[in-house]
Amino acid sequence: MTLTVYNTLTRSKSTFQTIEENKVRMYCCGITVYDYCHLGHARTCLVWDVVRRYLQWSGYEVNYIQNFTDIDDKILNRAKQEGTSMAAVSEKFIAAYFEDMARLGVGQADAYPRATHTLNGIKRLIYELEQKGFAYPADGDVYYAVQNFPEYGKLSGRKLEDMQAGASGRVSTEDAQRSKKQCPFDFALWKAAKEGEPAWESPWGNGRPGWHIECSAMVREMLGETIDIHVGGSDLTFPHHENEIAQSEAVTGKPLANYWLHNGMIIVEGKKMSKSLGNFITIRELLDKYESMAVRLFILQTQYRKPVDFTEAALTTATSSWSTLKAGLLFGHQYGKQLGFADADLQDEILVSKFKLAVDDDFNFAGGLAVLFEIAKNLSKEGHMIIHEGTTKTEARELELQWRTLTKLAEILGFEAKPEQASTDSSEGLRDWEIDALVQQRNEARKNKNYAQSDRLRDELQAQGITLIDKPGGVTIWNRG
RNA sequence: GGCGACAUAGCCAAGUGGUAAGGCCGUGGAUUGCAAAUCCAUUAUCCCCCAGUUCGAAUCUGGGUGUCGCCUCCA
Repeated sequence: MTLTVYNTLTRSKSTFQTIEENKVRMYCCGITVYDYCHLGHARTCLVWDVVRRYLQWSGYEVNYIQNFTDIDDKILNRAKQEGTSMAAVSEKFIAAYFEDMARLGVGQADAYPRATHTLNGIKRLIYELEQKGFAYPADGDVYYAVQNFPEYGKLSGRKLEDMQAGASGRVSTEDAQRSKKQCPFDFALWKAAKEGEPAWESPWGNGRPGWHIECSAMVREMLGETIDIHVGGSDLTFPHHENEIAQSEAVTGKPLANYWLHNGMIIVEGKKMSKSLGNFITIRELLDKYESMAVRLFILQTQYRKPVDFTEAALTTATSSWSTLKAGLLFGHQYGKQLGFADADLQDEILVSKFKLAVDDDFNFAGGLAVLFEIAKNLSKEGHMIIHEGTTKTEARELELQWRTLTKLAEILGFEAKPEQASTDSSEGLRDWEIDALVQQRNEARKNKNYAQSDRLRDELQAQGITLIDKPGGVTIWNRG
């Protein structure tokens, strides 16, 4: 079975083939660092990180680059508001980004280029575009002439004529006259600096780069002229990625990326989660309320291209689902020792191929998760058998096989259950003999039909995380947590 | 107005020609003093609507309805 991916450029699925054998050059459009990241950013970062992990597990060596756009009007505005510099705002939110991603369990990219570190590459690109007749200066600004790039619109599937027709009413003739642009869809490659704004020297005067050019420059610098996969949120398809293509391909004459992949948006009450609508929840707020792994499950449960509705109920549900998965993942930590688990390389090939079959189809993580749940449910059941009956139904070797497979597959998707949660260590709270004594007291009370007393004892123990299980024959066993 | 996507049980969701994965709830039974936990069983004759292609369609084609995204900053 081979990996198939949906390419925005061709609007179809095709077999994934790399430029260099077994090597993947992958670029993810990161964030503009002017505020804390919200759940929408989380989805993008998380999904593409998992895609990267999956590619690695599939045997590819992945060079994964994600940028920070740290020159931008919004950062500048924020700096003005807060009375600091653009650099200070960027640093603050880059640091926050790394904190949030660490909490989410998103792995680090291989490099995080920044616009401010890529000025030479940016200026070189603009210069080459100018030389080739794709860019023109106007009053200290430099614009890209979209009409000179015949393929403009190929990624987002639109034509300049259609856009002009459709945009009537949006692009007023008055604005067009005031603009320095030759065509309303031309976009800035370089913007002349205004008084008091950060600026860099250039052949066109002091100024700063426009929004799209930094990605073209960074991809070229870090990964080369043509890369394998370029990813980002679907809202970046137009104009950002379209413009990147125009900038890069006009200069190199080669495809910028062979595969363009876009993830769907997070929706809140029917509308896209976004800064401008103010309907966002930041990652840090979210993680104060829900487990990181539950958030991960919430996101990976849906195919990456589809929109996902954010509701509190959905996160609560995801938390319950995670408990099930967690129970399976903890199985080996809890019972592996007594069952004599030892062979770390054990793996159930049938389950692995089932997982691979699902996920190889355009990263169908939801399909893959079904395999994980199948295993987790069974292990969880076996765990209950150990607690209730003191024995398992399935032989230890088979359980180890299942558990190791589950752990491995979960790891690809970034799911991990911390063994501490399985701790039976009683360094705090009641000691075993104390519990036994209380359980005995309760059973005395039950024998005397003093149920108020017995229920009180049961509640007290429950409050300490100790669950009592009354078995037939008047035997009571207990377990922690 | 232009471009694109989606529509599957109570909710979430996979499934692209061969007769509906998985998750979360719910329900019935066992067990219990009652619970909890656990165990067993169970939950879409049907995939937005209509027409067509086919031996056969949730899956393909045409039409309709609805929802969303992009066209302005946006992950």
